[in-house]
Formats: sequence, C-alpha cells, structure tokens
Amino acid sequence: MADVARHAGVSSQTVSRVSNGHSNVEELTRQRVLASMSELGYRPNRAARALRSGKFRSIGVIMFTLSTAGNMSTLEAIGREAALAGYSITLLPVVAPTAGDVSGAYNRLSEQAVDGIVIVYESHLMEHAAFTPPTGMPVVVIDSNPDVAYPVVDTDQQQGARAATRHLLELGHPTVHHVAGPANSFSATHRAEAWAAELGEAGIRVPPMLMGDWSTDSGYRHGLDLAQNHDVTAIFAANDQMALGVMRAFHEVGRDIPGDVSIVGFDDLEESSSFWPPLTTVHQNFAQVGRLAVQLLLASIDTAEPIARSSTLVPTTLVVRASTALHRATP
Amino acid sequence: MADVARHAGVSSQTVSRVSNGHSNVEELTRQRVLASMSELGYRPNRAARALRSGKFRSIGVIMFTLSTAGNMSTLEAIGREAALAGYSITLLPVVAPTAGDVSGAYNRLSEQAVDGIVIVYESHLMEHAAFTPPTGMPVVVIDSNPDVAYPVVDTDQQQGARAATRHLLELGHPTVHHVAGPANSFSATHRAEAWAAELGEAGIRVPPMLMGDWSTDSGYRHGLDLAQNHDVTAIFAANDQMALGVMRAFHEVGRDIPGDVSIVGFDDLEESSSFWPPLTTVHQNFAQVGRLAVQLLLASIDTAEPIARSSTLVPTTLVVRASTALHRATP
DNA sequence: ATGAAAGCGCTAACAC
DNA sequence: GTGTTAGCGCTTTCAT
Repeated sequence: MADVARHAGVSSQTVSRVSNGHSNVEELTRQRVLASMSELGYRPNRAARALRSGKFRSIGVIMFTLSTAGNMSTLEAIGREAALAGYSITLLPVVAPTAGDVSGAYNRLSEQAVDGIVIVYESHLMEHAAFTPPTGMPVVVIDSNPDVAYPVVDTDQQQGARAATRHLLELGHPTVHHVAGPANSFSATHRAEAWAAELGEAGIRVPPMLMGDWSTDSGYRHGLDLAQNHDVTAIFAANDQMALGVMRAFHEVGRDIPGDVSIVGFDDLEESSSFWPPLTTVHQNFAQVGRLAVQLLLASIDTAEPIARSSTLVPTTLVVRASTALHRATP
Repeated sequence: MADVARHAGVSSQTVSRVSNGHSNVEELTRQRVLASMSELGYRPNRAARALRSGKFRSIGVIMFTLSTAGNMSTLEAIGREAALAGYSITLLPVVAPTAGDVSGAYNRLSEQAVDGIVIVYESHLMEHAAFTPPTGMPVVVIDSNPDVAYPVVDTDQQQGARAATRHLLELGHPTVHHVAGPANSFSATHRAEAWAAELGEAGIRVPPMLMGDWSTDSGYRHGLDLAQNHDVTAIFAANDQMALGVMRAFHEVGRDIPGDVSIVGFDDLEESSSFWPPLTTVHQNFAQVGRLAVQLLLASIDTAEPIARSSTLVPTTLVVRASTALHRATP
C-alpha cells in the first residue's frame, strides 16, 4: 500500500480511502491511485484489514459429514446466501464424530477467522462437547432440538413425518412400518416420534421400529427382513437413501411396489423421481433452511446484537409419486 | 494477550511463546501463563497472527456447484486432508457459472485469507476468466485439461470410459450408445472422446451421441428416445445420475434391463448399488483425487517453492453389477 | 480533499 | 529463560 501511495504521489490514507470506496476523494486523485494500484498489482491484505476492523467477512460452518444429500444442499444454500452478502464460508469438517473430535473442532473454529458460526448439529454427541465460542460470537444451529442455547432453524421434522405416515394410512394400509435413522440423530428421533404419534392418534398399535444409519445398505438389510413378512404393506423410511435400499430388497424378493407394498421416503433427492418406481417422499426445503440460518447470523453480525433465542421450523411438502398406492387386501 | 501477561506477571512475549508451544519457557512459568489464559478466556487472534506470519492456515476452494455427488466427495476429501495438516477450508462457490461470475469469484478469492487455492475446474468457461492469483500463491487444479498453467490432478477419464465401453463390447453388443455430459465440461468431453476412440479401434461406426447435463432428468429424456429404437442394446451414460434416468425410461417402456439392454454409468455413487437393477459403473476415487491435490498444495506452501507443472491421473475401476449382461440376438 | 500519527495483536530478533 | 523493541498493512482519529 505504501508502494502504491508513493507511486501515485499521495499518502497511504488516500489509497485506503480509494480502496474502500470512500467518497471524499477527488475524482482525479482517485483515477491516479486506481491506475497505480493495477499497475503495481496491489491486493488489499485481509489479515491487516481484519486486524483493524475485527471483521473477517467469513462465516464458519461445522458439519459432521458432507456425504449426506441434505448437508450438501444446506451447505450450498449457506454458501450462496453468504456470498450474496460478500461473505465466504470457512469449513471445518469433524472427521470422526467422537466427543473428543467435536470439541477439537469447536475450539479450533472458535479461534478461526470467522464472524459467526453455523452448526449443523446432527448428533446428540454435541451436547457433551465443551463449546465456548468467543464472547459475542453469534451462533446459529441447524437441525437440532429447540432447547439448545442458540437460535435454531430446522426442517419441520414432525410435520413431515406425520404427513408421510398419514398419507399411507389414508391409502387404507392397516399400519405403517418405519425404518428410522440412527439413534444419535435428532432429526431421526423426531421423525420416529412423529410416526409413532400419528399411528397412536389413529388408534393403531405401533409396530417395532427398525433402526438404520441413513445408508442405502442399512435400508436394504432392513428391507430384506420386512419383505419376509407379508403383513407389511406400508413402509415409511426416514430418508430417501434407505427407502431406495428397501425398494431394492422388495424387488429382489419379487414383491411389487406399489402393488404389494407402498413406500415413502424423506428428503426428495434430485434422483428420487427417477428411482424405480419413482419415490413418494417428503420434500425438505434445505435451501430455505440454509438461507434463514445465514440471514439470522448476518443480522446479528451487522447489528452486533445477540440473536434472540428462537426456533424456526421450515415446512415440508409431501410429493406423491409412484411408490405408494391404495391398499389392497392380500389374497 | 497483554491482559494475560499482566495477570501472570510475565511479558507478552512469554505468553506468545507459551501459546505457540515453544520450548524455552520454564515449566512453572508455563503453568502460570496457561492458568491465566484459561482464567481470562484468552483466544489468540488469527488476524494478528496471520498479519505477522503471512500464513492463514486455510486453503481456498473454488467450485461451481456443490450439488454433484462428485464435487461433494472431492470437497470432503479436501477438507479431511487439510484438517489433518491443521488447515481449514475457505469455500467460495460461484453461484452462476458465467464468465463474469467466474472472474468475480477468482478475484474475491485471490484477496481472501488463504495460503493456496484448489480449483475444481468443471467448465470450459474458466479459460476465459481473467484469473491472476497473487504472485507466489500456489494453485492446484482438479478435473481439467492437462495443459492449463497449473498442476492438475484428475480422475483418469479416458481409462474409465474406455473400460466401460470395452466391457459392453466384450459382452457381445454390436455397438454402444453414449449419453454424454454437457459440452462445457472437460470430463464429459474426455469421456465421450474415449468412448468414440474405443469404438473406433474396434472397427465399429460411432453412433450419434446424446448430450445431457448430468441430471437424472436429462438421462430420462434421452432414455425415452433410446428406448424407441430396438437396435439399442448397450448404453454408456457419462454419470450414474443420467444412467438412473435412462433406466427409468426403459422401465416405463417395459424393456428389460439387462435382458434387452445393458447400461453402464460413471461415478459409483453410494446409491448406485441399490438402483434397480444395481448399476454397473466406473468407480471414481474422489477421495484420492482430493487428497493428492491438497498434498501437492501443502508441499508447495510449506517449501514456498512453486509446484512443478504436473498431471496426475487417478485410475478408476469398473464395478460390474446387474445392469449389464451378455448380448442376446433380438428375436 | 488530503496527510500525519497512532495502534489493532501478535511474533522475530535481539538483548540480558 | 525472559524481557524489550520494532513492525507486519491497514484504518481511525484528528489536523490541515
């Protein structure tokens, strides 16, 4: 910067003013400085700027894994919304979700060059992690229990899971079986609870739940079990990948979907409409969740006021495709 | 830091030494400083540290989209490898891949707080972008032509696409049709070229290529066309998502896979083994690609030496599942 | 409209 | 083993 100032014959203050687009610089001087800048290939130094201003124009994201479709969409939405405001994203994936690693990630991120943090809070393990963000650092949590210490944005898991279950019941199925996500996942728990509640309210005894781990393989294994039992005519899987695995199992055994059994997923991946048969599923608005989280965070960063503890639930929509049909009495 | 120094009754230099784990501090002093640190909740300021050292301990990633499975796996591998070395990832997604946006992303990233840049270089548009990283900033490119100005790491597209095509030929199919990725994608182009070359070397006339956009929908639309033509018995799709779309089309029309037509994809998504039928596909080692790119970059950051222009190709493996079978003469 | 001075928090270099 | 000094590149006063 001093070089530019010398080259343009002005003080470094003026260079700073030009660099930041301040108004009180004469047009002629401005041009001269701009010319010197590009001639010398000047780039402002973010570190120095951040040191002065205390702002990094970056928001930190903590995620356990990037390999689920939901996290991916959420991350993309977070990135897009942040970019719109001129912020970049600093990613700190937690390699293995053990309690030790989690607090490691936290602590590293908390001394990271970020102005705020979005936590995609998949696991109960988080509760045990000792996370103390620097005082005044805004935090928003996605996908969690509403009773954490920070504002929460989430998909309305309950509403989505109830809609899925109700859809199958309305099709005349005597009951609905559930292939759930892992025990340490909040969203999995919420979906399972809502499924059981919906069944209970309809006066139906809740069949035993099968617990998977979100993977197609776990869906496949449970599907193989379910396919043995000819009383099973309706299945709600806690995500599309497990639903896909379940469908594979039924195909292999030769039971027709949706003729013999109806299947509903959760997520609405881009691929789900091309599964065979095209999957009826609960559409999650990941983009909206990510967007809201960032907006909340940026508002707090801008105003320097803490975010009010709040819980925002983004509704889902049931997308009915070809994997569900009216129940027909088994012969 | 001054506070900590005062509180512990030492100079701020000693605090710095403790904070950075230097050895020349007496154990007793160290303990005292550590105690003061945690009592006062001291966090080192990254900006100041970066300003001094010129290092940010973060690497920048430019990607066009996070919504393809391949990019996501690559990003995860980059993040993991970087985390192992104590680096974080700064993400700057380019919202819409127009030439203007690209250079915007570049320029913003180039003044970002990063020590090096990985570009996941999907599109020909990049060639026109005026990207001048700061002098001395290491850059590695993933997924591109080998003749760019930077070292390149990529999946061996040619080898993979040839293996897919050869597999279908060896099954006795008279020819292989290709559903390609978009024209502006390097990897799509390479796969299509390899497919045509393999056919040519077998003395087979190359059938017209169908161009999709990686989406299941585009695969479905082309699949509907292909399914009309009963001479079509073997299809190589440039990714698994399009292969899924093609399969859906054949299911709808009632042509059996693999009885009537064999289909091969490219990527080997986690879901592909549960498609119906389980998809024969080319497995890409995304993790390895990401890992190598980061290793190259970190080596250059550590040594402060420019990376030698190089081209590293990570081999693929053909995974044969149930979507391909021996050709049988059409009745 | 422009410049001079001070200092953000940290660490490398050199005392002692 | 510890303290002192200086300065990284920038911006925020306060003068002019």
